[in-house]
Amino acid sequence: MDQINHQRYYDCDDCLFKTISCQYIQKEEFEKLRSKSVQLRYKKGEVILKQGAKSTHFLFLRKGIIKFNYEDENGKNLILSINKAPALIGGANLVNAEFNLFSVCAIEECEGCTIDVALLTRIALGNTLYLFKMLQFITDIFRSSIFNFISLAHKQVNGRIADILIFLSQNIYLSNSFVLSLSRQEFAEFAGCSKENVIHTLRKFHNEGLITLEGKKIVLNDTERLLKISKHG
Amino acid sequence: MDQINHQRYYDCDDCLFKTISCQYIQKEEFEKLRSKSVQLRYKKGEVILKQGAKSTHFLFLRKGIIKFNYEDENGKNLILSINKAPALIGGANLVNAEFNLFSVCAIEECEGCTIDVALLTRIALGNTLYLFKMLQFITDIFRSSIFNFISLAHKQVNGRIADILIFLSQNIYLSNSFVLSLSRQEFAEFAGCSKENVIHTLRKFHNEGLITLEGKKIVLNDTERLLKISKHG
DNA sequence: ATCCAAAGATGAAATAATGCAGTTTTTAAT
DNA sequence: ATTAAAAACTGCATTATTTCATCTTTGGAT
Repeated sequence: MDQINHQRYYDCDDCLFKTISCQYIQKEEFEKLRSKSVQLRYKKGEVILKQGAKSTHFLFLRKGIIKFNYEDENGKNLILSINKAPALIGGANLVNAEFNLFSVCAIEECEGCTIDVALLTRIALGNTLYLFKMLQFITDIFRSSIFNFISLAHKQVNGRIADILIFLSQNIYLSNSFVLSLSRQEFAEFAGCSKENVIHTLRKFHNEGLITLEGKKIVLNDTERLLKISKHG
Repeated sequence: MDQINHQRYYDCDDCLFKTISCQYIQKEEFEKLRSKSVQLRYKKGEVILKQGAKSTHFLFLRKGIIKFNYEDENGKNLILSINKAPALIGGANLVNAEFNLFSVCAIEECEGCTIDVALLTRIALGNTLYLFKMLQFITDIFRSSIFNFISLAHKQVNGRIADILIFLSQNIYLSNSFVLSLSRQEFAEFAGCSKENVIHTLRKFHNEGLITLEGKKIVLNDTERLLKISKHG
């Protein structure tokens, strides 16, 4: 057997997916899932799921930060959402099993394991509580991206960038001070504006004392005022 | 018994919801659903589901056109998506049953019937194929709104308005010529720009021969060029 | 038919955002 | 340590968008 495909990075007993699953399904059934699953590691920038490809598996993201990326007809990228572990990636295809609507890429080193869609579906169909739990994972990601979009759709760039800073601080890095894993270009693809506009705006926030910029390191000094800018005051 | 609550506008035997349901569940079970259900009619502008309210029922929309509306902290409205019958409204709460995230309003006269969430959930939990079918209804609406947002997030107003015109023509009115059920203000709330910008842009398209504007009546004369504008050419 | 209110339309000034061209800094490779 | 390439930054001209003031049309109410 090919050792590369069977490399173990962590013990499944420590994994949240096992913990949650075993609240609903039998250990033997979980073992079936596990036997079909492979642990994987992704470096920053690596593509986890490719837009347009047939999705044959989910990925349970155990560690790391990812982006959902949509590439349009002109090759322009749009980041739909940024999520951190734990998350079930690729679930949008559980119901309508077709091709991946978006790419998923690691923006920090990631760790997780593949999950066989066909098998998970079969198990979930026989256990509706488990099915609902899996669906919750999936709709959580949908919901978070919709609220990002609401911000995009009716705020100006100041407000959108303030929103993103607050989002990253409160939902991803869980601190007022963080090292941004996004390039300015990616930030712009998330904010729906040009990279120059991101740079100008971040600099303005820095000059006004709202944030402190030191290359990739960002400190939010005045979340209150950022919230006011977000609310378009 | 109060006659008003039992008014019948149409025969359930003609209803797609019955047809679909009865492919999966027993007639007797459908009768239970029907016995808890009430037929309703909504005039243009009426609120079907109210943002923030506890959702006690779904609505199967049998006829008409609706908008999903999100009102922000400042009272500004954003139209997330426009959908036509048939559709299952309120389904976003099937999985995470909490409060309505958005309002749903009729933008054309609508007809439909309420469906008891608790009962539908109970039946669906015992019949996973039916559950999947219901989930498909729900995710369809999610998906359509996400693609609207992609257009919003990385196109300029010309492209967004072209997108909306094409969307309305191909997905809602199913014709190159239609009477717009949205006011200019609502169009702007869908396009994420000012109403003046909508008016200016529609007028420009009219002057360039792309469309013909006659008040609420719009004819798309050159879908090819609109598509080019949408693709930002 | 008349009036009123709401929606639609218009143009111009003010503001916001983009795109460019060039510079500096950072990062990675040798 | 040196170099090359990529990313970050800057200021400015151009373009896009909003906002405002004003005017016209439309569709109900009475």
